[in-house]
Amino acid sequence: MEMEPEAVSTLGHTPLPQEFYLRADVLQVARELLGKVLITDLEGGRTAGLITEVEAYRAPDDRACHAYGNRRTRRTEVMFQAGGRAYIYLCYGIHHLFNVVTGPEGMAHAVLIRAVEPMEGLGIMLERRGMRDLSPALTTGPGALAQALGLHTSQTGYSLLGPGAQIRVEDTGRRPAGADIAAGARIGMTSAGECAAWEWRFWLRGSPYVKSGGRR
DNA sequence: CGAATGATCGGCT
DNA sequence: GCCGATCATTCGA
Repeated sequence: MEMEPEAVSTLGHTPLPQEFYLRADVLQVARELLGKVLITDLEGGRTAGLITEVEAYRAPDDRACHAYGNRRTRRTEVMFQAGGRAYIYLCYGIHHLFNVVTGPEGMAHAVLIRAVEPMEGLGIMLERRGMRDLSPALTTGPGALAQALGLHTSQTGYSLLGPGAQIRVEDTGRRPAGADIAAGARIGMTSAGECAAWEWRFWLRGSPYVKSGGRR
């Protein structure tokens, strides 16, 4: 199959400013990331997707957060940096999970991007995923989306700021209405105690690009 | 140094 | 639904 030239788009010019990420309310930042566009200019070319599902993680009180209790290790150190960087780690030895670091320096907050709706670089995403046809599975689920966008643990710490950032998030100018945002418990909270019930997972209601059907 | 753990996915039943 | 893949990170000895 021959690749069509990418449609002319407004993408690639205006990443979200650092002020967006610096806010102390990670739940608000998480909700506002819905409907934004995650763009990567990495090996293989540009890929981009509309963010449809996220989860918030917040030290020190959130047991599910890697930096629970403000625990600093080499891995979690990036979460304590000022908002606007990538935190990417390996899960189950296989999946590279992409998070956006938020909050001011010293506050270890992050938003896990769980799913996007493909916007640019469809052919590249299919190739990276080893898939032939477009389906929600291409970019639904944190491991799947990271693979489709070429994200890798080696990019942890990358700045998302400035027009030259290889990984960045941009505004579409449109914001989903509050009624279009659903909330529920985060996925995979096996031993997070009370935190497991916190409804810190947010998604665009009705989007086919949401894991677990998007209940509620 | 060894061992357990996990914010998952895809294939199989 | 269940299960196996597969490895960086962390912690305890």
